[in-house]
Amino acid sequence: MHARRPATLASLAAELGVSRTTVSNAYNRPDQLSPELRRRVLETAKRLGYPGPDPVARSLRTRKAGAVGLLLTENLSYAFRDPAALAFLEGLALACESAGQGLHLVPVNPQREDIANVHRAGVDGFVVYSVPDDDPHLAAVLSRPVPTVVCDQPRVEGVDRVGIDDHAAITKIAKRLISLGHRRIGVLCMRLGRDRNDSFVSLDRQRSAHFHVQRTRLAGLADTFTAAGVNWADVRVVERFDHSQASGESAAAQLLDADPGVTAIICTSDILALGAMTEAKRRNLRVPQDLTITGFDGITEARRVGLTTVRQPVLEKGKAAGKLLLGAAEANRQREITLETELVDGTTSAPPRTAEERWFGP
Amino acid sequence: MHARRPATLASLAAELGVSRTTVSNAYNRPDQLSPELRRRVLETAKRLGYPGPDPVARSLRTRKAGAVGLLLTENLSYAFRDPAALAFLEGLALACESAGQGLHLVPVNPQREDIANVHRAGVDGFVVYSVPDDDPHLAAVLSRPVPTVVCDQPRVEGVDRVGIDDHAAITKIAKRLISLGHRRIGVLCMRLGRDRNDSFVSLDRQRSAHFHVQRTRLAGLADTFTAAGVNWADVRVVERFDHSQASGESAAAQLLDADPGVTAIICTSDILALGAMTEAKRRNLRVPQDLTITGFDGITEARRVGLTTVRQPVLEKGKAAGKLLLGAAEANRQREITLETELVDGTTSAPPRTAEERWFGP
DNA sequence: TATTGGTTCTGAACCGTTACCGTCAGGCCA
DNA sequence: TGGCCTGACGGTAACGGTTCAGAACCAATA
Repeated sequence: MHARRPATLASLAAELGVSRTTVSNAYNRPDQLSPELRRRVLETAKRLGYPGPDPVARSLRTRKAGAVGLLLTENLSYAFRDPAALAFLEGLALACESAGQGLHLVPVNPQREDIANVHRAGVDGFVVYSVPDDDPHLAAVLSRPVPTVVCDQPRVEGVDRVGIDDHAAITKIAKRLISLGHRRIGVLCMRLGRDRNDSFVSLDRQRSAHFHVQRTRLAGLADTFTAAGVNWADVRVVERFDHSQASGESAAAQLLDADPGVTAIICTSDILALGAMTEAKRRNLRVPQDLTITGFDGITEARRVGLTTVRQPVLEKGKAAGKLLLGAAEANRQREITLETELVDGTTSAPPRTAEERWFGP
Repeated sequence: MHARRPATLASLAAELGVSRTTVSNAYNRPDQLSPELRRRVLETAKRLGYPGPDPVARSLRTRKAGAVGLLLTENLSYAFRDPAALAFLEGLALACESAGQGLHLVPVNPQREDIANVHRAGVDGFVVYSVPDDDPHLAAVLSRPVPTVVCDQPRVEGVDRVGIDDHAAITKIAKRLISLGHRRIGVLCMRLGRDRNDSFVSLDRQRSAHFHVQRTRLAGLADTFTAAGVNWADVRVVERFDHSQASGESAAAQLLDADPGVTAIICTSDILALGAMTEAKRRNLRVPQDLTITGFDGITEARRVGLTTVRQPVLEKGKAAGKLLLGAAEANRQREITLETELVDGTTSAPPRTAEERWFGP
């Protein structure tokens, strides 16, 4: 029944007539006492039901918790739905596992600003994954006196960082579409701030977005298309708070309703792109003949449908974050890791139809 | 830089000329001191870089860690690959989240019997998910003086439990196949013990399997088919250590090589069944006309391909486990939760072809 | 005036362990 | 015989908080 804690290291020591130190050593440093005594200690422990040194007390004394905290501002369960987040989690878990460290998922209620849970987590360090840069939980983590690694976040002074070059990555997509001939495009992006705005995005909101990744990708698109002679102010960008295929569908619908003339929809995630493809099919728009659609991430599902996208090594990101954090003691280590991305040419991108083709068929 | 811990509650108190109690109250019981003093405390804390009460020390004193431990004997990352395990994890995470509890994934190296990590986890309770009944980690968890909930495990005296009736569930499949007319069947199952046996399974090994779920499902099949006049000793059961579609493929191949005459392959998981379907296709066996294939779990992918299977509420299992654990203080609570399962008739099951049809076509 | 009650703060005990250093006995060597 | 070393164990002091029973003070009530 494990009712109440019956024995402590001290009571065990008293029972045996030895010091607490000796009992402690029996568990932690077998070489520090005679095998015979150790045997007696362990045997008595079993008899009294002593479960071994209390992990919390040990942590207090040794100043090691044996666990890494993970902060995701989304509902914890979000991480289990989104393939990219999942792969990141897996990579991080692998790194923790091989270092014998636990992985402590910090519970966060995105509505209430529940900073307390960050302060309550007994961990040796934090990994922060893709939270808005003005998130109070992030601030709470940074205020804790433990090493931290941020991922898909803006740089923070003195904090290790893992990520990709989002600007360069999305530029690969943009350049490809430009070279195919696309000039009239639309964009679907994930949420840009903690407030919900399921609609078009003003230039101002684009620039002041609090999600680093989204802000940077939009900036990359703006820069590249502007350089190609497109007036970015005319490009419609549709935002969705929830990250799901359904969001991609409705966002694509909103975009196509507003401007049926777009020849390409660029999405800042594969999930959104998959939704957009569903919406295209509903409208009898053939992809890529009638409409080009691109994604971002390179998730398995995207590969299956042949989505044109940018693949990023999400699992490696998780691994890298873990290694960076757990190797924090190493001197002169690299403080920032930027992973490579790769353009994946799929079957969802093609040159736009000419005006003639639009009317008379290909 | 968060270099070294500069301040403690005591040093803050000294700086302010108040007692430690007062500083503690400033954080935990704002009503216990004047607003003015509280403001001074918090301000001084900020000035000295005091990050608030140390979570580990607090845990030691309050005997609450604010986290739930999760033990999966598989590699931690396994949980992120297997859809069923994932859904369970999500459900558990949801329950933790709504209770404001962290979720601490205990790192376990399945090779080395690394019990230490179980003892090191500072948690208020454990959830144990689908580990072999002779697993030393399970024993280690049970030796800890904290509440525990086991899931998909055999009953343990005094320990809460969540699960389904595996025997009844697989019997639904068995009866369906029997009523369709299948008598010559084969079975694909997941690993039955900690040792690797990627081959046929003896009756003895079936009965002494250490994974409760697999053992029970096999027993259910044996009972039901025996009652239908099938000599169970003649039924080939193929085991695979790794749980993957590739395993399902190779296991199905092994089975079909040994007995090309089977009319149905019953799998104890959807993943294995999906692999079996791939192998069937490779052999130009039409499903279900030439071969019936069934799964177990009811994962999304199974629904997509129309697999005949038994759906179990995996996410709810996770939620239930969390609630049971976190509501442990409630008196007279239910100590065991058994969730319902449902037979899903898909398009992968049909009556067996007659001998005549086998030779002359349908 | 004495009592009551409420607010604000303090003192001391306690949570269970490990780090650090000291002690002591016995053996070895010169 | 004396000095030194080694193995085995003990004592003390943290580690950084929370809690509970009161003390001190002041205003209000009987």
